[in-house]
Amino acid sequence: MSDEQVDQLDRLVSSRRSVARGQTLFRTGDGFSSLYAVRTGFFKTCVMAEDGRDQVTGFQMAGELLGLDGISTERHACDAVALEDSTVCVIPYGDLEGLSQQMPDLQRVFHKIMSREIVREHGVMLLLGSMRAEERLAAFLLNLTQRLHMRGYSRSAVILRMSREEIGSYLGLKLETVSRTFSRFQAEGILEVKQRDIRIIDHEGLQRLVNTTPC
Amino acid sequence: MSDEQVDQLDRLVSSRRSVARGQTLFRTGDGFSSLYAVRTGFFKTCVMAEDGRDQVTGFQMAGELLGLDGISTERHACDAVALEDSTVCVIPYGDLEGLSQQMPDLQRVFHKIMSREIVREHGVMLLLGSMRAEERLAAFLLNLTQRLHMRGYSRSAVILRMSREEIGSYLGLKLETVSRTFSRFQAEGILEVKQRDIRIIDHEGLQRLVNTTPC
DNA sequence: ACGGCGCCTTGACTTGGAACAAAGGTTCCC
DNA sequence: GGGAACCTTTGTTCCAAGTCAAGGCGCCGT
Repeated sequence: MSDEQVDQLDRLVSSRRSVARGQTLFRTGDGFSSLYAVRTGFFKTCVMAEDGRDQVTGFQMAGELLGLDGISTERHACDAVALEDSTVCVIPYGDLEGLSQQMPDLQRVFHKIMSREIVREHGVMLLLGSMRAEERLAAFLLNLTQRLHMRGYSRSAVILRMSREEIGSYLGLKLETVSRTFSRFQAEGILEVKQRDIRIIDHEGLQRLVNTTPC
Repeated sequence: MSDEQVDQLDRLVSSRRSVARGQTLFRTGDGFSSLYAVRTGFFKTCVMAEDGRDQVTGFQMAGELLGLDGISTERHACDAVALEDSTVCVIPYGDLEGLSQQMPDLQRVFHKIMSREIVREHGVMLLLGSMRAEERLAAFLLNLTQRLHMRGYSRSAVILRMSREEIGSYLGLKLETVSRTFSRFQAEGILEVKQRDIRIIDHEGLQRLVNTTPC
């Protein structure tokens, strides 16, 4: 890669924006102009039905991309909300398009990221469509800790950034069910749960919950 | 657009392949080399958990694209199965990448298609995560008839290409629940159901089922 | 230190959809 | 044209998760 190209990539992501806890980075219906890469902090994305029910569609942490939903209609199709004070890199989409015309590798990387998001959502559909409450929560915890581990955090200790209700919405469960399932896992010696502070005692046991088919 | 460009696009999609009912176009784990545009027929895509449970992630009809899941890891991440004798255009992915380097409009269209798939999946997550059986089936029928209508078919008569079990898998329900819900809709005068032959009597009523929040 | 407000936990009860079962209908192949 | 395999409908029973309700914990600002 030439120096000039490195420069161009640098400029592509040079702009920053910070979003306070509870604030939205974008909302459904907002005009789309940029993608956002999470630098620090934690987000959720959610879609809303006409009647007001909403569904959390994902949680994003450092290094993950937000806004891909907006490309299709040039308006955002979900809300992105910061779950803690966060900062993002702003990636002007027009610039990205232009630059990936000149840089095949950039284009390829970008396509892979979009494809990975599609595959991730397949996984969520599998979870929502055919798993029981325990399996859903186990799969959620394993996914979360795996992603945190890749970023250098412990594989066994997590501090949840989201409420029981948000976890429930993501997993298609009510908050009481999430809470009860945490308690059951604790009683079974799989987890230690103190509010949002989770310690995984039996990683293997969680894995088994996801892989076996008790129903 | 120049004549030469039109030629290049023609060549991009010139190759065909036919897939008999029940056969797979690709399977999970197959090496990825092409996307496929459905020309005639009808497909389902499904993902499988380690334990064998599977989840239908979508139904694809003429004009829709298959294979986007494969870009991310260069292996397909789901199975694509023909629900009736079908033909597809083969779109070699390398060619598509190369051509979209030269044709910004092609690149833009392709990105929009991927983004639309992401948004579609958000909708399915909403359905699976927070709707009741009746609402899921109503939403499914409305979506299906709307897509068929765009292709010139009747808005009120559908012949389902998929079994009750496949509908159930897609909607996160058991086949018996799908069948019962069809029967209930018929009893309420919303549909006329004769096996896979569906006639929508009260389109408005279906809409109301999806939009209101009875729970 | 104290009171209030969100969030979380737990209990008792209800219910929608799953499981199981059995009897028609279709389709397709021999 | 007959029969087998598969799909669909319908009945009954049961259970996982939802609903409703009552406290408990912890954090915040005063």
